[in-house]
Amino acid sequence: MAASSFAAPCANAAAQPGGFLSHLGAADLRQLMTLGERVPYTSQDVLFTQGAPAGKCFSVVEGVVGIYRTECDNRRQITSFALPGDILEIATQGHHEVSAAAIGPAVVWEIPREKFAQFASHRPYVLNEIVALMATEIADAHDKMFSLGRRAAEEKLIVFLTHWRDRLARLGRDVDPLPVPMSRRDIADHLGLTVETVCRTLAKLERRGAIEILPGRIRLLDTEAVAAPALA
Amino acid sequence: MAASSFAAPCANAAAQPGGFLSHLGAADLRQLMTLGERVPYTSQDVLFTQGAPAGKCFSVVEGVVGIYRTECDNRRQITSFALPGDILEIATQGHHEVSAAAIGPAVVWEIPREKFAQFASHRPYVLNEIVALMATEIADAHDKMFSLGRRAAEEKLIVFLTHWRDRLARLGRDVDPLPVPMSRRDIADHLGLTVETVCRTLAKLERRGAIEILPGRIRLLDTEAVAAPALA
DNA sequence: GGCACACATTGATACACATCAATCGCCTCT
DNA sequence: AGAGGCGATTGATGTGTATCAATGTGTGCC
Repeated sequence: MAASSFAAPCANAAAQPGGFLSHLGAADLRQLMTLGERVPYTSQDVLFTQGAPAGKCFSVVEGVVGIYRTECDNRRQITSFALPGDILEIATQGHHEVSAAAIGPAVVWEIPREKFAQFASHRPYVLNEIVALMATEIADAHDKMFSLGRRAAEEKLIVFLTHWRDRLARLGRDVDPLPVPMSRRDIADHLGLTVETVCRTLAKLERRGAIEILPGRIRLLDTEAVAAPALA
Repeated sequence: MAASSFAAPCANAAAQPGGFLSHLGAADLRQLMTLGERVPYTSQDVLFTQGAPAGKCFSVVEGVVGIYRTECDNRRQITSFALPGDILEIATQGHHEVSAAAIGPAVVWEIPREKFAQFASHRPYVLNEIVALMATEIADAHDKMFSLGRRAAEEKLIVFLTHWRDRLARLGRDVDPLPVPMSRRDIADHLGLTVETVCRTLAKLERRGAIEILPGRIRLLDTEAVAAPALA
């Protein structure tokens, strides 16, 4: 599976539990680590399901985790792909509103909600960090809503690929042949398209010299030029 | 304009600045009110623009405020319609990621960011309230992404109308002929459709007896039955 | 009142994307 | 090596929604 090489261990700061909380001191981090446990998942494993009681929060350590919402008739919308350093369900009260599943092998740090709440309760800066995280999550959601509602298939894909590249680059990954560990179905369910349209559109972009399709990877060649007219 | 009756003053708790912070004491509320000012807007007025520095946060007191993201080529995605009690840009750092404009006449409580931050800094329960607010905002965003990516026009409209009704009902409004103060263009830009499709789909629903279209209002007749097969 | 003007509606047509249906490639298992 | 299976790809066709265009409908302004 393409994800195996993608999910290879890498020594970046985000690959720690709470790596997101860049302002935490060493003592805080040590204590945080005692609160939860490191859980490995294999491809397609479900971390939690929408509707289930939200007892823990999750921090991706390694691999990719897809966050999605389903309807009982098989329709699925992947709202985001979580990468190392991303936190899931940190403020969810009651029940999960979404599900999460591993895209390829993944490692996740899981902390019982009440323990984390207790940890955070006498550390105001943690709450601030959480608020900042949620703010970027909301901003991302706005981007995605724009994409879903107002972009055509080709533009959706170009924007998706360049954003994905930028996120991986920020984690220090090699993005020249851009790793694309998620399936075409996952991409389709993320962009509000069908598998076939994703394939066809990628093929069209390749014919045009904008990208090069490799197994489990895509090389972005000319996206700036191609994207420029399509984007604003 | 239809919004005039819609935006008529009503004496519910949410129509206070910080009405959202239901756990605030009277003393806190009094102080909060000294920090900001009450600003009236007329239809189409812009509260803030994406890209501009985010100096204040906003609390809708009266009327409806549309939150949207634009591309320079006139494409627009309205990400939400804010109602009294809703807070805007409460955690935005740096620059606004979205714009906001009044849908019909509106009144907004505006608080300079640093003053609010100071107010909240020694009141941990305020931060908790903010986190909870943002969590529901994120959950809403997930719903909208599903709608945008995976629902057809008719289902989008039914879900939109019923959600809108539920929100107004929660504010104690009369929803039997459901007030719809936003234009067809606004609805289209919210659902990722065109004005024409919105009109046609509403007309189809009316012909089928699911709704009744009135000026500035829509009566929901049979949506449960109509929606039931379309929804889950 | 009557003229603008914007918004809403309806129609004719085009097109992007979905759907249905093979085929192909790759990996796993026996 | 062969069989099975799943994901990816490509083709043929259908359809939902966009686009283009015209007409209705109300609303504010002079």
